[in-house]
Amino acid sequence: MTDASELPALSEGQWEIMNVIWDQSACSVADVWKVLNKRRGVSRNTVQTLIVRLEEKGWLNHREKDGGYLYFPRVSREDSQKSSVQRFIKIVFEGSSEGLVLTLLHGGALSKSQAERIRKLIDSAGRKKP
Amino acid sequence: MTDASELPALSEGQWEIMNVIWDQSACSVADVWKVLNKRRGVSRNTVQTLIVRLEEKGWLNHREKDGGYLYFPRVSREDSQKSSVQRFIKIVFEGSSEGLVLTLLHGGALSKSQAERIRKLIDSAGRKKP
DNA sequence: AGCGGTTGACTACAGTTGTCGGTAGGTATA
DNA sequence: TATACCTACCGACAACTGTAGTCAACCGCT
Repeated sequence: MTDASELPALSEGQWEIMNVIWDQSACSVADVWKVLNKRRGVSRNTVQTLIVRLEEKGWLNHREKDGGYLYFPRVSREDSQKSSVQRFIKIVFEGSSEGLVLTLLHGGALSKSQAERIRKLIDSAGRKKP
Repeated sequence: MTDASELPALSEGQWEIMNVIWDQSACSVADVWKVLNKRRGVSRNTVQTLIVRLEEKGWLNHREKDGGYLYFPRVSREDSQKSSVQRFIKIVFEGSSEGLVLTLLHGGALSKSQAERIRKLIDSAGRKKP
């Protein structure tokens, strides 16, 4: 596993692909295409291109399987999410993680039940190290 | 003020511009350029182009002042941050705001003191509505 | 009247992204 | 054997992004 912070940031479409592959550990182009196509109707070749470009940039690797290729991640999802969050905070909140949390809680971007679950989540995390 | 969710998402460079303008309420191109240039050395024309494009897309307006232009936001910073967070959660965490919070707390993306402040922040927010 | 600095308008350009069509090779099936 | 299908590969294209150069107009000085 490489370090996500050394790779160029993922775009929206790239996250969509990567998420499918992370969900299934390893995928053929057709595997990814089946999911994406059901979701929003896209050509197989579009998926193919995106996947190849992701491999060029170091996010994916492939191995052969039954004549075809199986693509798998070179970076863990958690690591990618982590560095993505860091970057996001730097850009949108000028480095203030508190700003993000405040927006999350006060901004109304969440439903009441979501906000409640998050509070509990953080509450229990906080209690673990008193 | 327009609704940020109706506008195309801001890129990194666009956030940089908008943040400067939000900080000062209204700016000439030169005003923004002074800040950006000190930060990382960029041409005045680059800033000019970015600002004009932001106006074309509906993020900015301008009025005349002393023969020159003053640009000002058409969308509030808070609103923009809010819809940016929503979008981010959808893309990176497939809609799970809990996922974001967990990454924030466990991921080590924050220093210990930052994490502590955030816990307190949320803790007090939670206590307000018992 | 002329000169340097500022300003806005226009143009350019390379890189990325999302989108896809066409082609050539292999496999399986009729 | 011929047909149909799946795969990987190549090329293309429009839109967007970040970067910047040129130009003409205008300002205040000298």
